[in-house]
Amino acid sequence: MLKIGEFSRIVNVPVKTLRYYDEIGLFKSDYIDEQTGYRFYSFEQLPRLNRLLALKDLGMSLSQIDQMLQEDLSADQLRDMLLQKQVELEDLARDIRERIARVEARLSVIEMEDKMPDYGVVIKTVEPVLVASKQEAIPDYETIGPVMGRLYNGIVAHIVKHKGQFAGPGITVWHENLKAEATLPIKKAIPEDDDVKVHELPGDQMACLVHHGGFEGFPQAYQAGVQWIEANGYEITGPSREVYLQFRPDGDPKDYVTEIQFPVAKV
Amino acid sequence: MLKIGEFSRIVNVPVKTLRYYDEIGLFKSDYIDEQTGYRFYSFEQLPRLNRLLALKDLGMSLSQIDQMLQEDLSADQLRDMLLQKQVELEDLARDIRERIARVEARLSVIEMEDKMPDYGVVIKTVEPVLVASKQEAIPDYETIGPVMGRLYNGIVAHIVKHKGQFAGPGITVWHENLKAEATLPIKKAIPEDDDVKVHELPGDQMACLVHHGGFEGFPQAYQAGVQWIEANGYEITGPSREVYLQFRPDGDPKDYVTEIQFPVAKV
DNA sequence: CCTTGACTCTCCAGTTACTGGAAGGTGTAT
DNA sequence: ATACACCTTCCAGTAACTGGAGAGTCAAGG
Repeated sequence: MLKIGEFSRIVNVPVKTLRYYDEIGLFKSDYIDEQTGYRFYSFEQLPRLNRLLALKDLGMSLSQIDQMLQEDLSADQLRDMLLQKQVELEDLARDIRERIARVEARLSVIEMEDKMPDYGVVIKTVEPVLVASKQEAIPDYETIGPVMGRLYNGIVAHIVKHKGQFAGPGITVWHENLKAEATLPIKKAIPEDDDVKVHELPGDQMACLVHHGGFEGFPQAYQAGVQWIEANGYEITGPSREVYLQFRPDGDPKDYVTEIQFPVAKV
Repeated sequence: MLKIGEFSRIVNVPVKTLRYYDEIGLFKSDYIDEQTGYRFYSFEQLPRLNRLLALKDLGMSLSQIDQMLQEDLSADQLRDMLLQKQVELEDLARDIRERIARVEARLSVIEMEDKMPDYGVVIKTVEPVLVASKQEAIPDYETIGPVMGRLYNGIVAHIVKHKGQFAGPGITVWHENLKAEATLPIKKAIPEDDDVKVHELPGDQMACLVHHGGFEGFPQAYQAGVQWIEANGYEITGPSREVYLQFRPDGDPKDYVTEIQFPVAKV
């Protein structure tokens, strides 16, 4: 019979931890003196504790270990738990490799610019949205403004006509060949017509950045986005979007806020 | 100005988390209505939050992020933090690879034996110990018992003679060619003589297993240890040790408890 | 104008696997 | 007798949230 401190030294586990394992019932002391409350451990307990430590070493949680130390656990169940852990660990390893790559990307930017890089780009998962939309090809850059105005006015008129409810700021989806799809989120589906269609913009993993100011700054913003995506090992997998978080046709362009979103996937 | 829920949707961060960041001062709301206590956020805050999320994505802790978002941080400091993170992540990645290897070793044992393997082997770091020791070559297996008896009696006599204090159970170190070094931990150094030497057993990383019962079971125990070490990608780097946790010459061998330790390193 | 439902607030508890500390009892050597 | 190491319980804190209770706020619909 060993006092907790002696046992602790043999197994190389802190006294506090042994008391904690006792408390949660994972590894009870063999015997407790009723007078003093002293815990006593026996050599017979060593194998169980060693198994416990080995499993902990694999990264198992204490509750999993508790299950795995159950006497009546079949080899199959045990194998399943280990296989699951293996998958988990492999996911984690991949995750960390990606993180290292991102840190490296950031470091290389610092090396080049010798200043805080613009951390404006984030990956996030965008939820699907139901929208009313209208699209049109843009002949050239100068005409973007008026065309978009027309498109959005058309959609607004359509939604009002059908008593639809607006559900958020406008989103433009840029399809191939400068074909712009202007969309407005709505709460419930409304009838379509020849021009205005109702559908769901798919949710996706998006690289997002926020642009403050007028549309003349968009090319740089797009360029920054594309560079970030490349530098961080992603690729663009579909049409990009612009979300007009802050916009009024009669407002000061300096106050405009637009989120630019690129659907991406890991290369 | 956006209410917390709207802002939450734009940035894809839970409301609860925004409130938490506000509370810890990492990311404050732009303005709080004094009547209602409602938090309001502005678009100007988006870049800061995006930077924050990007750093979090790299695996930075919130307090590190807090430092890194400080305006007056130089590019050098920033680079140092990223480099440090890189090292950390690489350590972590290595750690996980090793863990995966251990899980695989365990799985292969299960495949073969179709049962819970004997998890008796643990890696632990053994502290250095000051010992009084005496050594002798063992001519053959049969003579181990008597020789060891003589050695330990000699050391005990020496320690008693010099009023030394015992500090733990006996440890035998097995050097090359069956040369046995019997040692007894002592609290303070005592004089040496021609036979009995005083020195420190070095601390090391050890693969340890516990054997219950008499010495006749030792060969199997050693074999199990060696197999485990090989299967788990370690190699033996020095003389193995036996720690006689429970032993009395007049006791029942069934009650003996011995820890067998192999100094090891990752291959 | 009232109700409903969506939203917001604060405060508290719980998560994991411990770690540290305070206050008080026990055991042994001098 | 006293010092000292050791043991006990209980409480608090860690990181980064998450969940829930109870109460107040706001806008739309009837």
